[in-house]
Amino acid sequence: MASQERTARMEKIVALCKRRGFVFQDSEIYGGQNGFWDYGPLGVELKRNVRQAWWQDMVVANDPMLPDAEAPAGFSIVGIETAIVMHPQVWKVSGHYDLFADKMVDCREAKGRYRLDHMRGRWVTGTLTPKAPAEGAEPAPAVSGDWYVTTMLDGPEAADALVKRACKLLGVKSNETHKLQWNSEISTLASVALDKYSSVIGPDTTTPGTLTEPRDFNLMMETHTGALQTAENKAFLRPETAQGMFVNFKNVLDSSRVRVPFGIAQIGKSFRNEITPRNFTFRSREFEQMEMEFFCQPSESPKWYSYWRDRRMKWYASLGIKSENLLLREHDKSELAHYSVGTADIEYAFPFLDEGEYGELEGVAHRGDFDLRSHSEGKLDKNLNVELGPDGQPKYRGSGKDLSYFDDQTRERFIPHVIEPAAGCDRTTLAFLCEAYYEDEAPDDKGVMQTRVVLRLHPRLAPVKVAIFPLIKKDGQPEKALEIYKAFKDAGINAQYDAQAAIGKRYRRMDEIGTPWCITVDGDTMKDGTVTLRDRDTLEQVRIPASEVVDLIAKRLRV
RNA sequence: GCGGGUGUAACUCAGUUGGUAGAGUGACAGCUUCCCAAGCUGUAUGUCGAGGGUUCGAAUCCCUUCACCCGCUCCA
Repeated sequence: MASQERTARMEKIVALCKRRGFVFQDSEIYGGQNGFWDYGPLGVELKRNVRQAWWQDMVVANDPMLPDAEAPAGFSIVGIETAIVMHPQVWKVSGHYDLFADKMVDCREAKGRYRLDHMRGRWVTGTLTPKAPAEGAEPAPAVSGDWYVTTMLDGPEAADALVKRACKLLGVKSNETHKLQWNSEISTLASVALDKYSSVIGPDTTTPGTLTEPRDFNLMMETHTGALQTAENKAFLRPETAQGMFVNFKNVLDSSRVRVPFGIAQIGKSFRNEITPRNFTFRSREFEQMEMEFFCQPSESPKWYSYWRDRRMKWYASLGIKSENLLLREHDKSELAHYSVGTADIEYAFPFLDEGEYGELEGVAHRGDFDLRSHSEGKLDKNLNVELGPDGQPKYRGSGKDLSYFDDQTRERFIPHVIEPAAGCDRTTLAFLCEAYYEDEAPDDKGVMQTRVVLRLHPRLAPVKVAIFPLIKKDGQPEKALEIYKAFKDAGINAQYDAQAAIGKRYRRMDEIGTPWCITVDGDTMKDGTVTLRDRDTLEQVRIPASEVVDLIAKRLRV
C-alpha cells in the first residue's frame, strides 16, 4: 500500500494540476471518462516543452558529422509523422491483432481473470472432497463426477501442478498419484465446451463452475474506414507509433540520404483499451508516445543498445529527475518479448506507488530484425519463423517488399537490427510534475513562516519562463513593466505580466506554476534603469539593467 | 472486472432527526502598499456527480449509473 504520506502528496499534485490548469478530467461536465485526460493552458505548455526537449535531443541534435563522444559512431535521426489509422494488415503482421484480442474468463469466486489460451487443464474422474463446514453449517455433500482441473502454469510445471491440485481436490494422497483417474491429456481451456464449464475448477478456487464464459477483451480500439460499417472495412487506432517507422523504413531510406546507422523518430497519439486505467494520467486509454527506431548493423546492435539505454537515462537526469527516483531495470530473460534480445525499462518512483516501487517511463528494447522481417515476410512466431496458418500458408502475409539494406562501403546486404527507445510523453510529463512538487517554508512580511508550494521545474520545461511585475501600480512602474513584458513576448519567450495584489502573493502564484524567474520594476528602475531578478528556488534577488534581462533569460534557457 | 471508500462553489471542507445551501482559501474590481500568501471595500460562482423513485417537500431516504481514491486483477 502506498503510504499515506505518498498518497497525500499525489493528491496535492492532482489538486494543483486541476486548480492551476495543468490537467483536467476529460469531458468533466458530463461526468468524465475513465482513462482520458485533457491538458489545460499550463499543462499544454509543459507537455509541449517535454516534446520539444525530446525532439531536440533525439532529432535536431544528432548529425553523423558531429558524433557524440559516447556513441559507437556518428549517426543521424530523422522525424516522421504517420497516420493513426494504419492498414489493418500492419497489426496482423505486428502481432497486435492476435495479442490484443484475447478471450478471457473471470473467476467469480477467486476474482481472477485469465487468458483462455493460457489456462491449462485436464479431465479427471473422482469425488470432490467437501470443504470443512463453517461452525453450525450443514456439511457440503461430496460430489462424484468428471472434473476439469486447471492451472496457469506452462510446460512440465503445468503437469506437476495439475497432479498436485487433483490430489488435493479429490482427496488422494500425494504418494498415491497412480490412483488418479485421468481421462484426457493436458489441454487449454479453449478446448472445453461451454456446457462443461460447470465441471471446471478454476486455478485459484476449489469450487467447480465459478468461471464465466470466455469474453473478448480487445485492447485495440476499433473504427471503420468509409461510411459503411462492415467487417471488411474495420480498422484500428494504433496501439503504438512504432509501426509507422517500420512501414516507412524504405521511404525514408530512399528519400533522405540517411545511411545505417540512423534513426526514425515520431511523437504521436496511441490508443489502448486498458482494462484498468488508473493513477491519474499514468495509464490512459489515449496517450502520447515519443518513439525512435534506430537501425543498425546486426553485429553492432549490442553496443547501440547499451548506448541508447544509457543516453536515455541521462536525458531524464538532465531535465531534473533525481537519480534516486530513477531506476534502470534490465528485463530478465523470462520477461523479454519473444523477439527481443534485451530490454530495459527506465522507471520513476511515482508517489502513487509504494515506497521502493517504480513505474515505467520508457522502454529501451533491442528488437532485432523482427519488425522489418515481419513486414517483409509475414507475421513471425516465437522462434522468428513465419507463422503458418492451418493451410500451411503464412498466417498473416507481409508486404513482400525487400526491407533489407545495402551497405556500399562493405558491399554487404542485411536486414538492420533495431534499438527502440519508446517513451510515454504523458508519463514523462507527470514524472516531471511529481519531481518538481515541493512544499517549503518561507516567511511572510510579518516574519511568520508560511508553507510555500513550488514547482521546481527545469527552466526549459516550465510553462511560463518569466513573470514581470510592477512593484506598485503607479509612478510609471506598470508602463515600464509592460515594456519589458512586451520585449519578452517579442523574443518568443513565454512571459506573464501581473500587477494584481501584493508582491509576495504574486511571487507565490508564480512559484506554484514553476515560473523560474520574476522580474520586478521598482522605484530604482525609474531612476537607474535596473530591475530585480528573483530566483524561484533560492529566493535571491539581483539587480540588473532592464535592457539586459531578455538576453539574460534567453541565454539561461539555452543552457 | 471484483471488494471497500468518496462525490456539496475553482480548491479544502461544514451542513444537525428529510423543510428549496454555508465557511475559509482562491478568483475578479477598487483603494492602499517600495519586495516574498499584509489591510480595507465590493463582486461573481453551485440545478449538492448524473438519472430515476418515495414524499406536500430530498444534499439528506431508496434504486440505477458515472467518476475518483484504496486494495485485488491486468499491464503485449
